[in-house]
Amino acid sequence: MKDAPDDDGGEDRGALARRPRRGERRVQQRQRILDAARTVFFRDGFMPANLDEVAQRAGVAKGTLYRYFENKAELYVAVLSANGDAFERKMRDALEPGLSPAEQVRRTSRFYFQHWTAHREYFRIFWALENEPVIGELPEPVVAQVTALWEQCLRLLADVLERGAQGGAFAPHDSWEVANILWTLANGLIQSEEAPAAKRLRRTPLERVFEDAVELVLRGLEPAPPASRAR
Amino acid sequence: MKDAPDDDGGEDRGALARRPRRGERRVQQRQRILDAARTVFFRDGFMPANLDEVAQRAGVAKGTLYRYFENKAELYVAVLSANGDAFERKMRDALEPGLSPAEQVRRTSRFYFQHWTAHREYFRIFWALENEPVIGELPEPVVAQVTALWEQCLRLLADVLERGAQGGAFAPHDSWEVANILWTLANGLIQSEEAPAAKRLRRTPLERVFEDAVELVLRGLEPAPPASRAR
Amino acid sequence: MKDAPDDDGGEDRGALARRPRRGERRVQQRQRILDAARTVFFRDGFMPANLDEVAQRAGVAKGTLYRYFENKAELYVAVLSANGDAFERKMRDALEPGLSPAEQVRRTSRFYFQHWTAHREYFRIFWALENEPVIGELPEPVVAQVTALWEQCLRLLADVLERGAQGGAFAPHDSWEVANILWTLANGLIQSEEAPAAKRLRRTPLERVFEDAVELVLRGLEPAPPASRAR
Amino acid sequence: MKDAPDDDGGEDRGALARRPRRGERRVQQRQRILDAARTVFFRDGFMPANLDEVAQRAGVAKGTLYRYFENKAELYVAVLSANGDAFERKMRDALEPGLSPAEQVRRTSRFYFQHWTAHREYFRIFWALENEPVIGELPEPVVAQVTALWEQCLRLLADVLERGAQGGAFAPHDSWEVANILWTLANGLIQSEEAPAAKRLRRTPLERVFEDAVELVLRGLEPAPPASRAR
DNA sequence: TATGAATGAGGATTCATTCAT
DNA sequence: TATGAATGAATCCTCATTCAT
Repeated sequence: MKDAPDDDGGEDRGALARRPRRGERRVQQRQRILDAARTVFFRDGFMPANLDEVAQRAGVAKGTLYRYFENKAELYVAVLSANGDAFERKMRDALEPGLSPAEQVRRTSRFYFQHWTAHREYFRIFWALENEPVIGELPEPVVAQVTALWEQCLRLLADVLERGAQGGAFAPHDSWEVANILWTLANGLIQSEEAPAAKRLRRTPLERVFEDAVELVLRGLEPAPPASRAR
Repeated sequence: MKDAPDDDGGEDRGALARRPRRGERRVQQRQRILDAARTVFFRDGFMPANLDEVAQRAGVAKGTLYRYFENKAELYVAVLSANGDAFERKMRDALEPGLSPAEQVRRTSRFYFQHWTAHREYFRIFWALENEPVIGELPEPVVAQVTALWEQCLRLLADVLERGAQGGAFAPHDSWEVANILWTLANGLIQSEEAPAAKRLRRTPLERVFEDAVELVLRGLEPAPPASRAR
Repeated sequence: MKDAPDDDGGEDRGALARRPRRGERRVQQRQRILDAARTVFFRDGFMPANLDEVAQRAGVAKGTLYRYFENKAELYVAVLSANGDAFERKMRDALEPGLSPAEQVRRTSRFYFQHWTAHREYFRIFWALENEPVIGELPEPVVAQVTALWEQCLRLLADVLERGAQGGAFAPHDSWEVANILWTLANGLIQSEEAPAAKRLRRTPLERVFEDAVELVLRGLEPAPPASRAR
Repeated sequence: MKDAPDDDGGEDRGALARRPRRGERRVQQRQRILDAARTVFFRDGFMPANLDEVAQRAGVAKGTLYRYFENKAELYVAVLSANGDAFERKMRDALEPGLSPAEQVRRTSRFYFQHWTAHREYFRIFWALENEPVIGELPEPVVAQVTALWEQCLRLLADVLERGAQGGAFAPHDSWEVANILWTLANGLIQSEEAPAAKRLRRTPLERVFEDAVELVLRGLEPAPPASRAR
């Protein structure tokens, strides 16, 4: 609309015009849809989710959804990937250079856990990726994007492990492989929090399990004590 | 209709070829349906699975399914149940009483891995449970069924760990929790083999990773050497 | 809005580059839309044609279409009209007054065939009309439009035939009827070129069939030789 | 409901049981659907036709349609091809061996016209074939079947022409080509009866035009009179 | 008991048209 | 005048479940 603000009356109205710009409006609407979709998708899951309800909750017509997202699957993915971008940066920040390798592993995993606590939904994208057969072919860019993110995180972790091994803090090991193991473990535990069957079987709070698991692995990585091991 | 003459009474019917008894036949048919259902459910998951195909594969009419199972969910439960029972039994057999606790853990996990290799589809059951966000809420009986199976397996593992701890083979630990960790790890690794993104990032063959992960945990469980730890 | 300053009044605005007048611009834009619409309508037919694509190809917003044409049907009519006018004119030009009637018929049909070769899509218009059973009832204005064009062409042909009959070049006949027959034949042959079933059965190149058909009809129109026919 | 009277009492009721057999019932229902579909398709055309209405008119549920026909296109084709099988046989019967070739051509075309009068709808299948882009890929068997029928008819006609040429009744000509021309002409004329634009332009009853067209072609096929032509 | 025909709610998606800016 | 976001009716098709035979 009138791309150039009316500023009718002529007086300057501070930083931002009252009336939202074209693009702004579009962004807001998109967000409204995403919010509604998140609610519905997270409550019902992908397949049972009803786009009618999404539209209704977003306060838009059904057809409007399709002006923002190609189809149901894309909307789902969009819901999942929202907010995803900041993740890797934060994870990197969690690593403080001065700390011992073991402590850095702890920090990383603690960050991971906390991030999950704050953004549970976000993590579902990992699940989504593993469910292509159910939700349909995901757009390649999405797969690529998540894979890349994943790889960066693994790399971060692997570097820490590698440095630990080089410095003698850890026993020698294949750091990429162990990073994978840690990663898998962390994701598995988190995922199990949302899986009803697994959750039902837990007797210790997840956070505690999470820490213990990391500790267990760290202990497994401790360098063999010269005497006792050499025996 | 009236296809099979009543042979109630059970007396021998002489020359006539061995016609299966009423009950027998019913059992066989039920099994045929279960087999067909397993194939389809394991391939497609709960919601996308199509009962038309199940009936066709079983060689019965669709209506017949409902003479054996109340509805789709119950059929699913029956599939899980039938297979779960066999699974738990085999897993139990994998544990040989005479072996060391560590070795028993190795055996168990090796069995798990091999069983997965041989029956990949079967394991999708576990994911089904973890995929509620994607496939929608599963009927309670289904969840209960799998939870029960899962619990039995965890119990098996926890017992081994517990005995190891009691016997001094392992450091003291919460055996149920560690069993959960191992279980999560194993499932996570297997699952990652089928997820395109995760698989892309692996550089070591899964079997190797699997063994290394178990070894890592076992090392983490080793009792603290008196000297170094006691310090 | 207000995008283009009013230059009503029409006076020359000096140095400023030759900006097209209001009306001019409007005419150009209308033409752009018509061109885009022709492409799409001729390729897809009336109902399957998508106005989104028309707008896109024309390089205007979808809403703009409605500033030039009331609705889809009227746009279709306009397309038919624009092209029909050009067609009838060219067909008229193909008739050279000096030639014999038979030769004029040949010319006409040759023109028709060549025009089809060059603008295959254009001819789909005729089929659109004959395809109401498939595409559904067309809006009356559309039918009227095409009927008018068709009538003009038939009239041209009928006049040639009539003059031929009057001049003794052809046997007496109902020239309007024969014009219809020729027209039907020509359209049928052309149409059959695009129909997979019919085309499969042809063994002679269409152009040849076309000429032979005309020749056949012309021979049928030859005046009875006084002797043999008079018997 | 209670459709079939109880035939309690058990006595033999002559040749046919009152209660329709399984297959019978299915055939009847299929027919009901076809009837309803014909009404709707012929009134609205393929694309605008609404399967909801078809189901309603047939007195069945929407889903039932899909038990008899894969999809809309197949139902349409089925409507068109119903009754088609007897056609070629009848056409063959129309040819009486004793008649002159010209007379046989007249007979054939007259039969064709009458058959069309009686079964207008049937002929639409020819149109349908030419509209694949609109109604979607037709099942190959249908295309093949119609092509085959078409070929047989052309062959019949071509044989008559060929014999006529051999016997001196017709001037030498490519009989397959002329058969195609006649066929195209006949179909074009018939089709034009259903096309509103073409129909509006007709001033002579179609039957008359049909006969005249045939006569015109026959005259065009007459052998050249030795004297007058040789000149 | 087995059948399979029938059901009908349910859901994703399209697209001509409107209208506020 | 042009835009393009929004609309929402329209429609094909799926499939778990029922039920008369």
